[in-house]
Amino acid sequence: MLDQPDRKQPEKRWRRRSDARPGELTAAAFALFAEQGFAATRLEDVAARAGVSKATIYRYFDSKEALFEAVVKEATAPRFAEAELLVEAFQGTTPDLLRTFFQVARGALSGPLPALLKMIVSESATFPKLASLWADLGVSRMLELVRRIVARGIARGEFRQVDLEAVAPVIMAPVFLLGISKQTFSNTSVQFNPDQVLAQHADVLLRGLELRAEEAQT
Amino acid sequence: MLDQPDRKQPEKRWRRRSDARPGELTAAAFALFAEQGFAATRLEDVAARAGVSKATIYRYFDSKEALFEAVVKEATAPRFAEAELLVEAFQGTTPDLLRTFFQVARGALSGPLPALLKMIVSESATFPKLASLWADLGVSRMLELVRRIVARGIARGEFRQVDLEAVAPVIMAPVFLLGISKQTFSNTSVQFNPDQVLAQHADVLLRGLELRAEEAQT
Amino acid sequence: MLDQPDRKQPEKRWRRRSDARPGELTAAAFALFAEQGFAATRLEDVAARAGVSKATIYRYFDSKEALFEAVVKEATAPRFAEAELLVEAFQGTTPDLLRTFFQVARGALSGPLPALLKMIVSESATFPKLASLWADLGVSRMLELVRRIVARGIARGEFRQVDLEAVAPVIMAPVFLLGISKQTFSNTSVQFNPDQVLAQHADVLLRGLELRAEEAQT
Amino acid sequence: MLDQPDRKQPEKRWRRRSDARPGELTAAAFALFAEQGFAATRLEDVAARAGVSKATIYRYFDSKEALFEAVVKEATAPRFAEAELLVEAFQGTTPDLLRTFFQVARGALSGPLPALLKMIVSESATFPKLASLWADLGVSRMLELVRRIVARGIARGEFRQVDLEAVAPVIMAPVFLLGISKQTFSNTSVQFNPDQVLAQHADVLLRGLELRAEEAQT
DNA sequence: TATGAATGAGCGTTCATTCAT
DNA sequence: GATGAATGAACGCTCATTCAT
Repeated sequence: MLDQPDRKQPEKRWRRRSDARPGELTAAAFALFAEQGFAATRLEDVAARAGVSKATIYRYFDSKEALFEAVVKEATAPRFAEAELLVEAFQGTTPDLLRTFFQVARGALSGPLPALLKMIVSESATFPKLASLWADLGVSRMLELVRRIVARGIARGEFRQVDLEAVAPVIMAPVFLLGISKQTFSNTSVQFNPDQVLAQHADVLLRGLELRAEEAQT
Repeated sequence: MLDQPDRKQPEKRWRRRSDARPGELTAAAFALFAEQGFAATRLEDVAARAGVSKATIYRYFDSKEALFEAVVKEATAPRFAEAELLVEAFQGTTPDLLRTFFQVARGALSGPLPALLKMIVSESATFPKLASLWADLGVSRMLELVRRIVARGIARGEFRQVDLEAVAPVIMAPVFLLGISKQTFSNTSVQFNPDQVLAQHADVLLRGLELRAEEAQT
Repeated sequence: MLDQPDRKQPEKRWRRRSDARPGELTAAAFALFAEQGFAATRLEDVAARAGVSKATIYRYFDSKEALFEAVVKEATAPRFAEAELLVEAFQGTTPDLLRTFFQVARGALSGPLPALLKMIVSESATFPKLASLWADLGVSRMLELVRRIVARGIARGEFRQVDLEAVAPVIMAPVFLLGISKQTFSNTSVQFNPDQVLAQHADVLLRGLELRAEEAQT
Repeated sequence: MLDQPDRKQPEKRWRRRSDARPGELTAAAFALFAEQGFAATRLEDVAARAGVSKATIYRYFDSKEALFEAVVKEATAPRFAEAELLVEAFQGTTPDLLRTFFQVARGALSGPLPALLKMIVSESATFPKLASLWADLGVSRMLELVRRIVARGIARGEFRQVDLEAVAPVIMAPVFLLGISKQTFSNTSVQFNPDQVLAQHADVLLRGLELRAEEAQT
């Protein structure tokens, strides 16, 4: 019991590596896909970056496309669950919830999601399947979440009646814009300050949704 | 003057064709780049669509990249002037101006601009120069226009004070979202109704910007 | 008119080559396929042997398989027409016709047909299409020809009644055996003398088919 | 004898498996080689069919080629002795012997021999050694057997004088043709009925070899 | 002994680009 | 000016073979 914890178990390096390999590969692939795009990324470079040979990729993924799908799924899945939990568990007013939601979104903008988003957009022509997948798993899910927030506000008499279907994309749009812009227009004259933009968005939006005292009806 | 009459006709036909060629080529290329992306588009198909041989492309463009640049530049140039004219000439209230602006934007969403936008986004990694160009010629110009509209509203006491720099992308974001989505998520479950979304956006936005009577000062 | 005939027209070298290319390619491919088999033959070697680059093959053939099919068709087609003409035009007795037929077959055994035959047999598993094609274009056609010869002999009272369907492969079998053996067992202890084998075959066969005087019926 | 009882059982089970492995492997390999050809057969599939891992093959065979050789040798060895026994022990007339011989051959056509034959033919270019081996072990042996049968008929005054060397392949040819055709032209329009073909062959052949009464001399 | 993991070498195919005409 | 022909350089993918366990 004494010396065990210190043992590095070098003999397990192999098996452990095997378990980790898919993750290492998707990580390497993610980085390169995000940087150069799907078509411009050579499998050989992905392999090199992961420290394996080209053929090894094919032990874990059937094709370049399959690797791409894995990258997307892996990066997408865990992000949305958090957001959904947040909304369901939130206790305060809906305006506060919306502000918190934007803070979460702002945090996500610093992570890998913008790169992912841009990859989906960029490769949608080449991989309609992927666009479909993401439409279902990403976009729809997020829009539904936003709709639920607005509905909550209406139900609590904080927001006025609005078209839920139409207002959801309006609410998400600046986040989308910031994400795409970050990937597309870095190193150009177009530079958005995410904090300011989202703050301004929240400000205008909440005022636009607000149910004013004189409009309230029992 | 002596030998001219004999060859005038055929030469004219030739030169006219020759002048039109680059345009035919960029038009064909635009369609295919927009549809399939840059990497997935084969020069052979561009040539076929333009009714010329592959080698002919090289008479007019040094490389596939040069062709792409020409496509973007050509398609970008003439679109924004109209919008600027509209704003400067508009006579009514600023809310009405903004609504008109969105109508114009909505019209543009049916044209080639979304395809162009998506091309820029998709290929920005491969062609940083173009992203830069478009940031200057497209995005900045449009944002500046929006800023001018809002400033007009503030100046006329129709809008409250807001951060012009931050509010401009908020105003444009839904248009951007609709444009990109149109290109990316057609044939998926995510389908936005541009009219409804923009109407809702205008509604919330104008209410959010409105200077309420009780807030007015001076 | 005077100096024209002497002109070598070197400027046509290109276009002429272009016309000849497919033939040069199938010739090179034939040689290598026959020598090493289909799978073992590298397109690069075919190209090298034809003096062109690998990519040039794809101007004329869609794939390695298509090249193979072309090789087979090209080598097959003209051989059978001759044999059919011979049979239809022959004037002498049917035994003489059969002997002549074997002489023609013997000649074919010195040509490219045995290599072709072996290719078909060897690659039939990989290219069922090809086996089908050859069954229809080669084997069936040849068997039908043989049947016609025997029917002629029966009609003229030279041969006795036999099962045409069954006797045709019996008649062709030694030719087939010699062809395959030539390709398969050269450099081994099994060496057939085609002349002697076919002579013996004709001898036994004609005696076996002969309608003897005492059996003849009006 | 002393320590044996204690480990007999487990070791036997092991050794038996171990002893059986090569046979299981060659059996699996035979099936796949026969079905798809040598080059098209993946060692991975052979391993899967034998229920072992790919690497295990290399415990027993140095290479894919070595496996192929083992397959051929193993399948070749035990087949021919029976036929030889039959001929030596036969008591009846030589025509009856020949008919019996064809019956045996017809039976062999339903077994694995045609597949083996085709493998040899197909891969003779890649494995000249094997073609040589088979020429000695298979073809020569069989031809010699046929020669002995014919010689027996001549000696007994049942057959006329013929060139033994040349008549042997003639006699075997339809068997060869049927074997190869079965492997090559299944699923095509060319379908031979082995029973009818061999019956017809025997009929024509025996009549062709028969020593007629009026020709008999001393 | 047996195997999962890893890879080097290679092949068919594609395509932007060049060139002779 | 225009083009059919040709190609070099890649790239995705495969598979027999090896190795650490």
